[in-house]
Amino acid sequence: MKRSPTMKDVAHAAGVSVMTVSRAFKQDASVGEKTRQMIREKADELGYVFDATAANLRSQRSDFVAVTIPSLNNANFAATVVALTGKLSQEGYQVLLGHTNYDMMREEELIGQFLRRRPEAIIVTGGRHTERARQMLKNAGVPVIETWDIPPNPIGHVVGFSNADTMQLLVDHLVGLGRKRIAFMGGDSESDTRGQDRRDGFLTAMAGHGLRADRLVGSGAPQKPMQKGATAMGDLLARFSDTDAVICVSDLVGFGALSECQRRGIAVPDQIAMAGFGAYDIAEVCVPRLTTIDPKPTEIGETAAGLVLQLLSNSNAVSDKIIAPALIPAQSTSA
Amino acid sequence: MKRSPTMKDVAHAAGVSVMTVSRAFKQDASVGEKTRQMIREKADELGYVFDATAANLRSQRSDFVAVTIPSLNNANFAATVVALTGKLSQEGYQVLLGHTNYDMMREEELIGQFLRRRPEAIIVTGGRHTERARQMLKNAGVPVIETWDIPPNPIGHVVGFSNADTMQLLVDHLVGLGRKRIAFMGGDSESDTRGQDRRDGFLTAMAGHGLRADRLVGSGAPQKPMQKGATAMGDLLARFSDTDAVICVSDLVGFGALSECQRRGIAVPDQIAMAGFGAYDIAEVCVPRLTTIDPKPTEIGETAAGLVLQLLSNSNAVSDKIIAPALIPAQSTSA
DNA sequence: CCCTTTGATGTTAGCGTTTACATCCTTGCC
DNA sequence: GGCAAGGATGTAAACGCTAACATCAAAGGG
Repeated sequence: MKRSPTMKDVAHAAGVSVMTVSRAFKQDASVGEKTRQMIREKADELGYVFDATAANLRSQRSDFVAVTIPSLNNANFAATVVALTGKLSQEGYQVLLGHTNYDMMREEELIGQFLRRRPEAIIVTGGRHTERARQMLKNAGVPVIETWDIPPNPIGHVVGFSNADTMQLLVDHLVGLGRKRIAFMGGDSESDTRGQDRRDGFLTAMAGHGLRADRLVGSGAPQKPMQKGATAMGDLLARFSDTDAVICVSDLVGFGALSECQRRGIAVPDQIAMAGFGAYDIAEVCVPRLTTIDPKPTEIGETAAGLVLQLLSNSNAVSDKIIAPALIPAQSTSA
Repeated sequence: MKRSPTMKDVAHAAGVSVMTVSRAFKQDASVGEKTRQMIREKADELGYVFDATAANLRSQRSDFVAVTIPSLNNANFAATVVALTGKLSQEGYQVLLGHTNYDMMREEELIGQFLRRRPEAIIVTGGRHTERARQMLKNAGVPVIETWDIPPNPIGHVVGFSNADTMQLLVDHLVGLGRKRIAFMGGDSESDTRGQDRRDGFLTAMAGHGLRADRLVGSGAPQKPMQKGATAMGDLLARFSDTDAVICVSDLVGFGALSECQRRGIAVPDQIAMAGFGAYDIAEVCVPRLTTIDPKPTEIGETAAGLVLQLLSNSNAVSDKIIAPALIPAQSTSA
């Protein structure tokens, strides 16, 4: 397996200088159109592949944007990444994607690795990080964007929404339908910080209505949420059998709970109303359809990408962006 | 924002040569332990971050492994990537992940971009690619692994299973339960090549049992499979009302179909048996639980990673790996 | 006690590209 | 027709690191 050809080889074959080859591969460079065509042809003949590493080193631009999400297999984070990737790749950036598995230590490690690649911006999910991770991000010398959250103490820029405040929508909705003995399922896992925030928001919203909010059941770590939801529903019924509504930390947990109700012959919404969070596909398909909150993941991604592009072109004053999640009422709460 | 410190700065601060600093940041280099400690400390003080780009250029090793999958938001591809990432990152490799959105043109583009980063190996999903993509992979000069499939004409190595052959398991299962008027849902979208293979396998397996296999309904492109499954179930009932079993191209389509049955009061499995593919969480949680096929996504990822590591250390003769998917029977097919 | 061995450190050059500047040849205008 | 302006191309150096080799001191053996 022989060494792959470089610009030098192409230049030699084309009878021009290396610099002209370099220009032939750039968008806006001043090269004669005929020369460019000719060089491109020669390059193809030789099987030349541009070496981004060398270009990055010399130009001190990596064209990388680092992105960390808790989990790949999550429709919402995935949608954010798809939006981010779409918009950033159009502008010539390449997304360096990593998943933390909801583990702040793993996030720290990942950020450390990413930084060695000299990304031009870093987009992380959530506003809670290890102290070392915070320091690394602060000292990175590139734009940092925290998403999916409104951190109390942001590192750089923020594109997100308040998970806590959003719970008000669901509680209001259920109270408006006459439900009072409302339970919350999930938000007990330390690794799911957004889940914790939602639980906190539930408590606040309930207090605002003068309702007791002691019907709390855990669903554990965010892995296998459907299975956890089914189990948690059993716990809930055992502990608070007169519950008339359940707000779940996510639609996936909600679907698990819904299925458990179906198995036990509990009527939803007649006996118990059920709501989720996240506007996952399943909420739209299951029987009955699940009331949920749309956190607008695509909007988060597009907005974050737009912010990055602004920050990288003209670093003018650009403000953070607050996303407004929307309630999607469905059969599972309306009797 | 000042220029970030380099090894030179660290070397100066520590009173040693640049080379010693370089060695202090490598695992196995011969540096005095005291010197290494001292250098590391100085580096931390200065906020030095190792520049992988420069190191890659000089050493002609990128530590990148490129991976393309059709979709981020898919539990199975995600599981493969998680397994890959876990195993490869332990050995110091960084996964460069890209999603094609089930689009071969997008895959070609992505491969082109990845190649510019000089990855040390490339892992792609599936065995169908554009001609240009095939050429790029062949000429890349690094190991290429195709996964999730058994391509008739492999580019390099293969870690996968036959989507077609696997359908035999499901057809045998249903026929064994006395079902004969079996329909197949999905596999009509050109972009879902594995779905097409499964449909082909269904036809073959049915023919093997001497059964007619003309009950085919499309579910369209792989996006929003649950919704598509619900719609497709309506089509199926309209066109072949006496169907007694449905094999769906995936559990997600299957769940959509199941939900539609529930809406219409059709008993599953009593009236119609239902089976999916993929062993998604939902198959285990829905009511009734869905009979499915476990394609062992984690095993695919681990095996592919192991193969890459072998190929990159000693490029001895290493053989391809065939994965054996397993039938998981459940309530949705057993009356 | 000298010479070899070994481990720790230094020196030089170069990985493949682009920045910065210089050069040359057109083209257009008075 | 001469001269400025601009477009096309070339030259030299540098980006930050490591391979390869050289050097030096300390340790060990006869």
